[in-house]
Amino acid sequence: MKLLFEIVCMMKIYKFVELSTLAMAKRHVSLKDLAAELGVSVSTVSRALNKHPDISPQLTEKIQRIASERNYTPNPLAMGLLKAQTKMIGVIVPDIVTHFFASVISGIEAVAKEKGYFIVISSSSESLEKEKESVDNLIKSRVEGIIACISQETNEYSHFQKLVDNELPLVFFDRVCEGMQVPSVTVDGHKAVQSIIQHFKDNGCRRIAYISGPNHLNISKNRKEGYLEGLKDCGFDFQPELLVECNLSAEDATLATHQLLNLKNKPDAIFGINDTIAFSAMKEIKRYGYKIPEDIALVGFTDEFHATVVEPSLTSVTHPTFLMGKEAARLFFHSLEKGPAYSEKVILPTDLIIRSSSVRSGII
Amino acid sequence: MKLLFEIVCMMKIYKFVELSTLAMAKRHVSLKDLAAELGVSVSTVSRALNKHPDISPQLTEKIQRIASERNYTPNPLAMGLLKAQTKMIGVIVPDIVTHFFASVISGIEAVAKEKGYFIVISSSSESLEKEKESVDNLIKSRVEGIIACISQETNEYSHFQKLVDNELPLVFFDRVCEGMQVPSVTVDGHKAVQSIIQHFKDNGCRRIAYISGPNHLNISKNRKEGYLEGLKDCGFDFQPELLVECNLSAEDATLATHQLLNLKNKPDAIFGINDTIAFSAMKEIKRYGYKIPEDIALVGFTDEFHATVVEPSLTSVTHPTFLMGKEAARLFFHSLEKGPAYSEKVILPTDLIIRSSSVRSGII
DNA sequence: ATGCTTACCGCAAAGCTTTGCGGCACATGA
DNA sequence: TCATGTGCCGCAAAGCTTTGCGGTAAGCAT
Repeated sequence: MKLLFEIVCMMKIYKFVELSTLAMAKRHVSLKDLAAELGVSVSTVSRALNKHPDISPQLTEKIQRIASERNYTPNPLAMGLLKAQTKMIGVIVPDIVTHFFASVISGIEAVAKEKGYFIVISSSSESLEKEKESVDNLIKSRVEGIIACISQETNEYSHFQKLVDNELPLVFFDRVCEGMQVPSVTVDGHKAVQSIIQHFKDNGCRRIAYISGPNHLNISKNRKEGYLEGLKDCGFDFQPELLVECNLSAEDATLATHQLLNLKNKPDAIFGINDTIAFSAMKEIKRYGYKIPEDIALVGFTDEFHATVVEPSLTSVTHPTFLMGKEAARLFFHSLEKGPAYSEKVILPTDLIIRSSSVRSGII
Repeated sequence: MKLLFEIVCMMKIYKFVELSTLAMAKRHVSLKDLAAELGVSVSTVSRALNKHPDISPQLTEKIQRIASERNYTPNPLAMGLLKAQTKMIGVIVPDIVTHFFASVISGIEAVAKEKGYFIVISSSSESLEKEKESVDNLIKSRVEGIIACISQETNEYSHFQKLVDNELPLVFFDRVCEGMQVPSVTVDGHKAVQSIIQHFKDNGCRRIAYISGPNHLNISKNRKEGYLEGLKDCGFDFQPELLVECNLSAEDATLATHQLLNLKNKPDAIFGINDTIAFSAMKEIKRYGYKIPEDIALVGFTDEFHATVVEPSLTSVTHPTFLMGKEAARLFFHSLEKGPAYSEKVILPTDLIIRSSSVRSGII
């Protein structure tokens, strides 16, 4: 009996030491810690915190008070293991420093946060190889699904197909894998470009050039169709030399512009597939000593913040980036609920914001 | 005996059903799945995959082959629970769409990926309240520590102190909580601004204005000191009306510029605490009809990509953003290893990139 | 033929949470 | 007084991985 008493005493001392040192070093309190402190079982604490009717109101109140004092929060790892969900969404973007992608990410994050999810961002650096790595890493991290904008190199979709085969939700935005039956949110580039061509015509332009992106990308194809149809609508013939392709980098855009400006019969209007391209074109046109828009009118796409800062301010198509992110997230959660069959396609409207770079006074 | 045989048969059937349907619906294979398939125990599979010498080479080879065929990857939740580490770093930034922050995040991510960590980004939207929420959410998510740039509203540090008290690594970049003993990486704003003042003087400017940020921020104080000392170095008197404070928003910067341009004795040079401010100032100066740099020279800070696109191109101080992110991550991992006492301060050099907005031909 | 070494492998616990089921104790009715 | 009922609470398992320790078999030596 005496021995037992001593053992109990030692245990108390041990417990004390544990609380004063180990507990300090320990970052988070667990149900077990609370249970030990309160002298009840772990399950009772769990039930009390979840307001289970089996636990008496007084005890429930007491447990909740202590839990809040000790800043208890459930361990998401344990919950994840139990519920088989991590509350993580993987997001793959070509890069993160471009305003467009950063803004879409903001939109995704806003919706995700609302739902108690958080996002893990992975950048593909416009490389197919890195994109595949990203998918693998995200799967390893046990994200519940992926929202992606494919890299400009991506021309085969096996890595994304793997997701679909595993029944993991997958949503594309802006650049999509055509032919895959998954939800996506894009803009109506076709119509947008048609209106650009019309706008050029209204301003007296006749030789309208288009600096496009890689041909396999849906956005390139989409906008190219708009370009061709826009020309037809306006009664212009398509001139092959006025359609140049570039790889979406500033350097390549400079080269493409260079090529256009060196034509025997140079264009009097240039449309860039995005604002980054248009900015590069603007620099190059200036370097050649041509006036914008008098000699060459210029229009971009995406309406980055700085479109208003450049001189002349850049006419551009607004891309509802934040909304695009929110929509992508919405589709993601739908997909999570409704399962693999779900594949809604959302097409967002755009708007042509007319600024100085394309308006020729005295025309019309 | 016959009964026992039947039971075994049923178990086999059950097992078959489990493999064919449940296993299909299941996203990831576990050690248990592999063990069942191979007819060995879970621990043997685990040891084989970790190349433990206790397992025979033949069996090890076989297990590794099957594991790779089945695309087995360890469940990070289980590992996290076991090792008490989540491999997640929380990153808090005022916003994500600004090129500066996006670029720093890229730097952090590069180092984190190398170490097998991934980052969880949380935006404070320049709000103290949201910043506190972010800290709480990240702690709840069991990040192993936080890398942060404080919001412009942040003037008390209790939420960050909580991290330090819990011995969670904390690293600041750019905007820091002064007085806290934690690692940080900043730039030498003091010296940078001094060189700006000198540059203005060299170009014949005499009334140099400074649009500063909120006074409690270290970057504001730091650059203000450089401003005052730079003036002294150049033999200029400090004119209080030439120092205006703004809240780092484009709108407020416009107001601040407006205020400066309405002075009886207007400035002939303006320095903005960052490029966003400088861009706003540029627009406003143009709106007033003044020429840059002839009437008013202009210099920014951070050297965003678009500094070269605006007209005139903007003189600015390069901020080594990507490097800053990498350094912040490096400090983070040091802190993780060395414990709470570690508090290295890194100060990165800057460079004044001179462009058209501040160079007056014919001077000197 | 028996005892001992060696080479392999499995049990179980820990990390944390939820929840079905079983169980204890007290109270009430017969 | 005994039996039934009710209100509370704890045990244990599941989710997945690692690892110390114990155990079994084969092989070799005596």
